Order: sequence, then structure tokens, then C-alpha cells
Amino acid sequence: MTDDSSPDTAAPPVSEKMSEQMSAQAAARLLSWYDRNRRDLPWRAKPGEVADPYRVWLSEIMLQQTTVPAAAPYFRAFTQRWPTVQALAEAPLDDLLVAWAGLGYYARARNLHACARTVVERHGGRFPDEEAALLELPGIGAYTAAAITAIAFGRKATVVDGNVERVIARIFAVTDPLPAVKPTLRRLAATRTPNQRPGDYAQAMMDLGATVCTPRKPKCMLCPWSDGCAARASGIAETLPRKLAKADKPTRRGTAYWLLNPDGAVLLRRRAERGLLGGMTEVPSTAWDETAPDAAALLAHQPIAAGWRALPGMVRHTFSHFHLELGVVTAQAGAGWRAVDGMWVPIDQLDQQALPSVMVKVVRHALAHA
DNA sequence: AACACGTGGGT
DNA sequence: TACCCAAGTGT
Repeated sequence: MTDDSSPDTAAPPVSEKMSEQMSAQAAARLLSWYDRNRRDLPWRAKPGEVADPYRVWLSEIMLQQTTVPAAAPYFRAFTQRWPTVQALAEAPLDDLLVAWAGLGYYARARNLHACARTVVERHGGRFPDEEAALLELPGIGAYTAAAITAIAFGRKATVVDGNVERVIARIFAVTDPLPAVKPTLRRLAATRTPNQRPGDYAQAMMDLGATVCTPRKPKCMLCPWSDGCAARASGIAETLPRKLAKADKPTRRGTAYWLLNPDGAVLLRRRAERGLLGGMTEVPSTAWDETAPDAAALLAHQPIAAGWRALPGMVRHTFSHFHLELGVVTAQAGAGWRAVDGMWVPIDQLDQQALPSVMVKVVRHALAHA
């Protein structure tokens, strides 16, 4: 039973009016739970405070597929350095990439910059307060548009993230697997969205999923909706939502070139603007393929002809969709080093570069073994 | 529609 | 160790 029609039971059909009342009652109970268990998060307006759309937007982008503890320090750094969307729009993209380094999904940073500039240039520096207009902005999809509408502007919107999908799947005992069942979950979620306190309700749903209706070992005893939860009634709460098995990750292999110049600076370069780690800084390397590069490939990809020496060990890293094994070779650049394509960065300035985590690993490996 | 796109923490 | 998971979006 995955649609929202009346269940085929002996109970009398629930009238529309009655189900509306039940939803309103459920929302009130959730909001009461929220008021009693409100978490203090860096981006969350305190009771009585007016939400700042810029901070709501920034936090929602950072929280996409990202845990609260991971996002929090980045949010503080960004808001301290760029307190307004105007300030962010005026900053060079490269400054954002340096500040975003380590947080992952770097398209978010590129879209963040594009979005800030669009808001300033086309919306007078103010975020639109309607879902449809927000949806037009780079980096803002269905979830984020609804979240900003509800949380920043106090307007009704159905906010559906992974937490909400889980809560709804359990309440209604939806057993069909994700992602195909997403539209159904969205419809069901919409039937419970109240007119009152849209922002608090959205955050309450997500908090409920994050702290009570958790993926494993849900704390049903603490749940304000436990008595109406179909999955709990049938003892399958922890198994929901069901998900299709994911394809396993292939392994790719490559070799990175740790090249030092006579001044003791290391050669880095900027990656392509789009795609994996787009616009970020890297230690030059061969292509990353299934098979490790042979001697010919090492010569073909070397940034400058030099006598390369392999460092012991290997850098391992796992991206969203593949494993990477990276060997590291090192050399001193001889005559002609000034003409090499890339940038020479003093070792003590590496922390000012837009180095993604995988490259931080390469740097650490080289410094430890070179 | 399915896949590309990061990272670090939990079990 | 290996897999799952986290306030998704773009193509």
C-alpha cells in the first residue's frame, strides 16, 4: 500500500474533514515536541528572532548531504568573512573554493558563488520568497527551495529531505523502495504540512528524523507520533525506508608528482572548472584509470622531465563513486622549472590553497616520506 | 532515469 | 574492514 487512497480495512472511511483535523492535531503535537527539544544550531534563529534568508540559504547549501558537525565550522567561517550575500557575491570564486576546501561536493561552492551573484544582479540583493523563483537559482533544488520558503520566509512549503522521507515512510508504512517511491512520499508529506508555523514544522520534521526517527535503532518511545505510526505498529520501523542496492565502487589508480623547485616550493595546478573536484587545486598526477600507470604513462604525464623517485606506500581515498589508489613520485626540478605549467607554492602556504581532502592526503604523504 | 558528484563518522 | 549514512542538485 503505497498510494494515499483509503486503506482497505473494516474501519469506516475517514472523511476529508476528519483527516484534516487529524493532520492539524499531529502537526501541533510535533511542534510541541520541537519547542521542548529545540536544538541550538549556528544557523537557527532563536525564538522571536527574524530569520536571515542569506544565512538560511547558506546553511541549507552546506547541509546538502553533509552532517551538522561537518557543516558548522564552515558556516561560522563563511558568515564571519562574508556576512551578506552582497559580500559573498563580490568575493572571487577562488576565495570561496579555498574556504570550502574539505567540505566536498565542490559544485556547491561554484553554484553558491553563481547564486550570490544572481541574487545581487537580478534580485536586488534579496532572495526571492517564492519556491518557483528560488528553484531557478543555481544550486537550489526542490528541497532547498522549500526549506528557504518555509524557514526564511515563514511561507507554507513541503520540505522533503532524507529525514522527512524516512519519517513519512514509517508513519505510513511505505514498503516500496527508494528512489522510485520518492513522489509518493512527497505527496504523503504534503498531506500533513500545516498552515501554522511552516518554518518550525519543517525543522521539526528534520530534527525528528535526525534525533528520534533515526535510520537505525529509532527511539520510538520518545516520538510524538509513535501512536499513529503504521511501521511501528507492525514492527518494521527500522527496516524503512527500503532502498535499492547501490552499485559497488570501482577502483581507479594513478600516480601523483611531488615536484620541488630550487626554492623549496611545490608544483600545484588548478583542475578543470567542471567535473570531479572542479576548480580545485591538485598535486599534478597521471590520469586515474583501472590500471596503474606504466613507465611510459609516467613519462607521458610528467609535468617536467626529471629523475623521479617513488615514495614508499600509497594514498588511498574513496570518493562518492569510486576508490582511488594514488602512488606518489618525487623529484627536484632542474633548469627550466620556471616554464612549467602550474603554480609554485611554498610549503608553508599550502593551507591557503583550495586543496580537497584527497590532495591533503597526498601532501601529507609526500611530506612524511620525501 | 540513472549517474556524477566528497567527506568523515558510525557500526 | 566494509558498508551505510548525512538538511540534494545537475545533467
